Amino acid sequence: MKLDRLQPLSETAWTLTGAAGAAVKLFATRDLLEAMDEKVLEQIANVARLPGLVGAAMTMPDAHWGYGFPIGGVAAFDAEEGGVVSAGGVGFDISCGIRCLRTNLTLEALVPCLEPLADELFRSIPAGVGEEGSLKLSVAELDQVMRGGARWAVERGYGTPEDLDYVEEYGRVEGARPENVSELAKKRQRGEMGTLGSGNHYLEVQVVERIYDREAAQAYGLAEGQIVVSIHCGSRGLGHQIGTDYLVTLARAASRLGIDLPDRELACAPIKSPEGQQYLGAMNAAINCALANRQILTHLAREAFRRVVPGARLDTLFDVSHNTCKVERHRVNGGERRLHVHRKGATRAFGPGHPDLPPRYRAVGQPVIIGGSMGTGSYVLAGVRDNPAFSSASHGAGRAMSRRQALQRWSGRELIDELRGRGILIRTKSMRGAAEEAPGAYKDVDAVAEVTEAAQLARRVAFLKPKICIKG
DNA sequence: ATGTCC
Repeated sequence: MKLDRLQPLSETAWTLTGAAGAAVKLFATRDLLEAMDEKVLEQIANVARLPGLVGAAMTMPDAHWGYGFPIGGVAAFDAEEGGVVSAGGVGFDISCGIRCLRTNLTLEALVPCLEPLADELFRSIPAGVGEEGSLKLSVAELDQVMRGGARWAVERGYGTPEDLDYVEEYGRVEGARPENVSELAKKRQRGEMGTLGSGNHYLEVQVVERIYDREAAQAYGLAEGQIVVSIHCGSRGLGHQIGTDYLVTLARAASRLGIDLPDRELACAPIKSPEGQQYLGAMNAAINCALANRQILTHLAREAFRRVVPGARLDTLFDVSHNTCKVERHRVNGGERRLHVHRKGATRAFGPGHPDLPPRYRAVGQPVIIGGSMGTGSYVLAGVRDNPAFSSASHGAGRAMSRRQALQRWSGRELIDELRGRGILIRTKSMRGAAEEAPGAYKDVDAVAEVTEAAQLARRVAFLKPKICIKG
């Protein structure tokens, strides 16, 4: 984007010039901004015009163009001031996120098993568009999933109660209303619990390559040379259908209530309106679905690991969502307010001492995971005090190029062969998907993590390098 | 992201 309409607040924070400029804030360096699509600025400036916005509409360093809201966007609204909720502010893949598991294995010990482990994980983890798993749920059971989240999955024997201590909201959000979810959405999801999906979703086996913060690494149970597993996926067909359904509902509500939408993709309704409440109930149901999905996948990954490496332990480090709208209390201008915080492609990043964190992590802050592009590497960070973005941070490398452009430029087969040469095993059913996910189509994850830290959104704890990637 | 256009 061109920087002529932007005013630097620091090397890593920018605002728009002009009267309404302060309602927009972009966290990025000059280099990241220059490489970012002009659309990101246009979109976040539109978000800043929505009713009831509190503070600024913000973008994280990994931001890119999305549906209505940019991906990497954060916006908080106050229900008492006519604040709105928007499906485009959450995204289609509701509660997409990353479950990170630490293991009792070292890379040194695992090296001889990498090929069979890659094959076993690929056999055990259903992946790809429309791929179904071994679970076939009735609509009544799916309602239980939507109410119970990861707790439902644990009760059904997928994983352990200890897992739940390290999942956002302890595995289940309040306010899920399965009755607000269409029959079509439920039907689409019946066979998709315990599946990875496609696109940028993955299951990676990674090695801790570098520790930045010893104290936090110790609290998180991470050490150099250790193997960890990261599972990136969301609410599959259910969340997507809810997004599709409620774009229509919310657009009608906006029209009925005379909300002036700068972009029709920003379809929204007041939080206090019937439509706003209906969407939030459905969205919370999808959040629980995603939490349950990652819990089942955790169980499948454990079983696959143990078939190849008897005695392997995979303990949940943390499970973070990065497509949500959540009710949180934040201090604004000296007073505490109850806000609806939209994070679309942005991670919640509570700092040290936050009461909602599990005791083990309370002193160092919430684990924040920046998932890298295929084959490049990921970061574990920790939340910091006085985060300037309603306790939010980056969620990934962020695309730098469209899927279409990536397809024209790369061949999936060649990419996979090249990565193999660098010691990274990719398993996928879709060569097209692999090309779309070419590392070169993403921003530099190292730069994103570095700028996330420089902007005081979170601090780096560990760098994870991939060894096996099961790609959706 | 997505039964990748009901």
